[in-house]
Formats: sequence, structure tokens, C-alpha cells
Amino acid sequence: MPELPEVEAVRRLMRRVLQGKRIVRAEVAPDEIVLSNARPEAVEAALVGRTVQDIGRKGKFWWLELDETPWVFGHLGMSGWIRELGTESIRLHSHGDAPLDDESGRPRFLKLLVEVEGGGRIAFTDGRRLGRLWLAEGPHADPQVQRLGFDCHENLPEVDELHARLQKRKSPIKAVLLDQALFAGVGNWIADETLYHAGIAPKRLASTLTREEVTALHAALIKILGHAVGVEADYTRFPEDWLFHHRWGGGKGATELLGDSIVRETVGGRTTAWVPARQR
DNA sequence: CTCAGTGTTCAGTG
DNA sequence: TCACTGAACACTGA
Repeated sequence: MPELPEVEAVRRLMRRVLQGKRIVRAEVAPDEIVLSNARPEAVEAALVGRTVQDIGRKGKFWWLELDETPWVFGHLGMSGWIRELGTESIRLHSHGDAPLDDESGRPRFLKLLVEVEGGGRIAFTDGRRLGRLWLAEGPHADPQVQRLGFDCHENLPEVDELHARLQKRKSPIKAVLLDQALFAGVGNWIADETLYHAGIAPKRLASTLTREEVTALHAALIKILGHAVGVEADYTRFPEDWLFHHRWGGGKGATELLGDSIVRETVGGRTTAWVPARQR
């Protein structure tokens, strides 16, 4: 669920609540999966007493920039989310809504809680435990962040460079769009949405795209990411003509978009929704 | 009870 | 060494 716009929304939320403040309390769940190779006490120690200078993001990875290292890094995985406690959480599409609190008022699936001076609190929850929390000296010292390609929102290359890169790739454009070593931040729905707006069939080999098609792809990425980031990933504010609103269908039978049928099939190892009448 | 689905990593193949 | 594919991971909710 969380793709680039959702992670950017979370980053902005953390900036609003945490930036410039000193952390007075941190609680890290002893989850040996989410805390891949960090100890909960080490993460807590890295946070408490520190001042949050900024929140960094590249692709779907984010990190807290503190006044001392190590910094705390995170990834939301498929079901992770961050919300401010005591306020309404940002609405997420589909089944990704932030987990409700249990009877005691404590967030379900809590993995990290941070409280700053003045009382602001944020909670990182993750029901499916594919999210991660870890410590690193900085983005340049972290192998996972280092592996990423360009951030699609902040550093999308120009058409000519994109065209040159895609010409070297022999797999379907859908699979290439999902490659974080190239298009950092693109996930399943953004890849489908981009291809729909660009009029390109997901199974087309990336190397066969013409310069005109790469131009359309480039424009579609900018349009979709720009809008989704602008509304802080609130899908209720996505335009009605986006595939997004129709791709999951009504549960039964064929779904349509502007009179054309939507096909669902596996491409690049992921469920892909596309409109054959509009994508070649 | 079964299964889809979300992102990343890793094993296996070419 | 690289590109690519498909499975595995963990869990919820339909």
C-alpha cells in the first residue's frame, strides 16, 4: 500500500509533529522481525534525549535525522503506517487504514512510539510485519538506501536519459517500473496508473518503447505523483478518471472505466490492472 | 477454509 | 557480473 506519496505524507506528518523538538520518550516493540538486526533498547537509546532536525525520504524509505548519530531508519512494508496519536489518522485506501486502538486505547500492532516535548506523539504500526526499523549512520552509510535509483518525485531524469535507460531493459515495462534500483518510490498502483495514463500496455518490453511513449510515461509519472503528493495521498481527492478508483472493481464481474473494460492479470509478478482498449 | 494482496530480498536460471 | 523470474516472507480480511 504505502508507495511514494503515502511515505511522503507520513514524512510531512512527522515533520509537523517532531521537527525541532526533543524526544522525551520512545517505546520500541521487541519484534525480532520488524527490528531486523537492531535491539529495541538500542533504538530507544538512539531516540531519547535527541532533537529531531528533519525527516529524510528516498523512494519508500524514510529516516529521522537526529542531532546525533545513529539515525533511525524505517520502511513501511505493505501494511505499515504512521499516525499522530490523539488525532484522526490520514485516510488510506482499501484495507490499509491505520489499525484501530484496542480497548485500552493503545494502537494495535504498535512497533514504535515517539513522544516529544510538548506532548506530540507519533506511532508506527504494522500488522503484517513486513515493515522494518533499523539504525544507520546516515543514508549514505545505509546499503538499502544506497541501492535505490532516482527518487521519482524529486529527481526524475529527463526524457532522453529515461529513454536511454529503458532501452537497456529487456523485461516488461511494468516490472521495470517496480524496480526500486531504477524508479525508487513506484509501487503497484502507481505503475498501473502511470501506464494507463501514458497509454502503454504493461507487457510491452521496456526496450521497445519509442521516445514518444517515454515522453508520455515521463509526463504521466509527474502528473500522478504530483497530484498524489499534493493531496497527501488522500485517495478521496484523486481525480475520478484515475484507474485507481476502478481497479479493484465492485467485487463481481467485469469493471469498466469510461466504457472500456479493465483486465486484471499478473505482469512482472504482480497483479496488474489495465485497459486494453486504451493501452498499446 | 482458502486465498489475494502489499514491497523487498533471495535463490535459481540464463 | 548482470538481468531477470518466481518464491518466500507475515498477516489480515474477504
